[in-house]
Amino acid sequence: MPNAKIATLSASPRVRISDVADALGVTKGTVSRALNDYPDISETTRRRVKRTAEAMGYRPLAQAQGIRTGRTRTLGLVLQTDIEGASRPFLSDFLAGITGAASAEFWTLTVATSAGGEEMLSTLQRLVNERKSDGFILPRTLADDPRMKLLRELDVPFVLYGRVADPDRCAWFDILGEEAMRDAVLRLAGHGHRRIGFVNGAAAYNFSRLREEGFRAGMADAGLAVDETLMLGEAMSRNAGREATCRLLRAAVPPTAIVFAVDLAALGAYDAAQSAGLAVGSDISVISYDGIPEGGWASPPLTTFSVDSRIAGECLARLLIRRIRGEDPESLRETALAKLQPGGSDGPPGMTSEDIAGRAAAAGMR
Amino acid sequence: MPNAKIATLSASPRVRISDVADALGVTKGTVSRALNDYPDISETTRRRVKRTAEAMGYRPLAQAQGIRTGRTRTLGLVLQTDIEGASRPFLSDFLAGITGAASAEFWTLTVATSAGGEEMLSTLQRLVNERKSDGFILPRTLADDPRMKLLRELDVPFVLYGRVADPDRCAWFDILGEEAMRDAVLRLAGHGHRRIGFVNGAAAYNFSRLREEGFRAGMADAGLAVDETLMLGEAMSRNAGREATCRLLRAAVPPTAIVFAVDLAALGAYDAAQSAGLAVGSDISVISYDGIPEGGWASPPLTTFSVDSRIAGECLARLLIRRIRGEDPESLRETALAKLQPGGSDGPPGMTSEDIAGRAAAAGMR
DNA sequence: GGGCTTGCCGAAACCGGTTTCGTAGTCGAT
DNA sequence: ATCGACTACGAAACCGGTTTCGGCAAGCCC
Repeated sequence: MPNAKIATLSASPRVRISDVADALGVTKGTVSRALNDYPDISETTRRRVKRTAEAMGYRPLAQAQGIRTGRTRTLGLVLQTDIEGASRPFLSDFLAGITGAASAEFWTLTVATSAGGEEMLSTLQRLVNERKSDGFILPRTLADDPRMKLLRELDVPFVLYGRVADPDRCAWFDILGEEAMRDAVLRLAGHGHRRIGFVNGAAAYNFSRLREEGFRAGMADAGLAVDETLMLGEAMSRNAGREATCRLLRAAVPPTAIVFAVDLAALGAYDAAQSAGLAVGSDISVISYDGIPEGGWASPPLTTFSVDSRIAGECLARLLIRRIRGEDPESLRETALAKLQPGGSDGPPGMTSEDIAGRAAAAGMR
Repeated sequence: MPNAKIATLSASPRVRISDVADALGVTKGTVSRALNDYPDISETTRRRVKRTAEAMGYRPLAQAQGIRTGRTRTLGLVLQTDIEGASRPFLSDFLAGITGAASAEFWTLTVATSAGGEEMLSTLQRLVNERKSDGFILPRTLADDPRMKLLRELDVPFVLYGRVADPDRCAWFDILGEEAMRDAVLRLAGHGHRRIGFVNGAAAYNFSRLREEGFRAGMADAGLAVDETLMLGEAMSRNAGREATCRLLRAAVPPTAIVFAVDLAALGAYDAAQSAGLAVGSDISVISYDGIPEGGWASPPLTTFSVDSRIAGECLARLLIRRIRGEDPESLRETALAKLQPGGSDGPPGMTSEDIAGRAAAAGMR
């Protein structure tokens, strides 16, 4: 290609498909079919076209393609804003992961926000109707997720962050929280704890079911019996975690260690322990899950299983792109493990259940 | 309009401009010109067209418009991911503000991320070249911002979150951090403090200059002299804040109160105070700026001037849309005040500078 | 009443791509 | 040599909008 223009970073003249066609002496239809691997283009022509397109720095205008194809190489993400919770600290990493993987394949991300419920669904509906994205990443999967139902009906591709009860036609990425919960129990049992409580997240989230399963599996593996009175849930915030901890401390025979499904709730345990005059890590042990930065700043630092949100974002973006390109959703399922991040909040039991009950009573908790 | 279709939320058949034209018995050119307020359409026709378009639920396809006009009603936001810092906790609110205001006018937001420096600029360049957004919101304005320079050259609209040294052709929204810093000093002076230190953020950010000005103005208003040895900076993290506080405590005559430009740094003061055996709020006073949630969880809760990031996002989105529509940038400048959020970290001086110096020395800080 | 504006809209080109359709050219088989 | 099948590409329609151009009819002036 003798007179191929050099691709510059300068402002103005985009290279159009007709420029490439003119440079090669073919029609733009041929260039288009060659670049999109149509079978009725000869191998030599295809190579010639791809080489000069590359050399000229040609990038098809996504919106122009979209008007005919309906797709604009755009991923969609609708964030829910009416929940207090763990998504916040990870959001920046999560977005970095998504956009990093997306832009590597020349895709982009459009973000919208909404409160939950109906507004969430109408937001999705609007984005679909206006062709603002070719598919969606659905974070915080619910056990029975209405977003999923809607997108299935509309026949719009999506990928879940989290597994789901009804896996039909679903692609997903998820961290195996149940494995982390199991390991947490085994770690505590290894320290010598025999009476271990569990504080779960909200039952509406599918991960809560899985984490409870993992906790129970760990107890079974350690040969410990589960006391159902030490199984609490719905703790998604620091306050809820504090209250749940207080309830456990008020039990007839309190636990010497507590496993939390959510870091934010585990931080509430620090408050409750302080009120009861108990030292986290020595008097009572705590292990949790998420890996929020605040956990590292607590004293002692929270022992937790941390999630790499950036990698989660990357995986989700890649899976969704493949899904949109037509791959079978059932083949698009990946999982990863949370990574133990040891802090000082767990250790061998320093007090017996009776001692702990006494402290709690003395602090007026009973 | 007798047979105007009802707008449904159902999946499929989008209403196109030709549908509207057919329903009215006019050409699509006429519909387009009417909706876009061309002067050569009669008032009656314009109204008729707008009414039926509305009734039929017609929404022009942004990407189809874009291929001719170059604009797709899309705002751009490039987040910088290589900085540790205060943008994180606010990100969710910030995005909610932007997308809320944007979607009210049927605009959307595309988000990208990049590390700083050259990558940031090439990311912007790529988004512009591929027409992925009509203009940009630039958060965390630097005193001399290369993003601004680039977009000016490319003649792409943008709006700054934060004011800037060279305001030529710039639109912005900003919180008046200098006013907050002034008020912080006056509040401390009102408590009776006379020796007040200042720990600023990184000098690269324009807000740091302004906040220092505000601090100095407050000192002047309170009739207090500024001791240059008590003026520190570059504290953007908890660790940096701790170190800066230690330096202040090691001073020959330490301050009895410290004003921080950044909450994250102020939290480091809690660590330093603890090491020195000083109680924040009684032995030494701290006031800061940002309003991050961690400040409220600290004990005592941090007294801070909090920023409403959601409203900031809304304002920025609205300003940018008006900017893209062609309004004069110099008329698109808005500011707001941070709101005092009293905690327990400030109060009347409980110790003299000499006492504080003694404690610090006893703790081996010197 | 004829020429000249002016207001208003239809017709058609256009934006940058994709996709359908038709047909020259090549080839092997008859 | 004729025919049919197949390959590979040009020509043109198409997607859903915007914008230019031109002309008809009404209104104005002389």
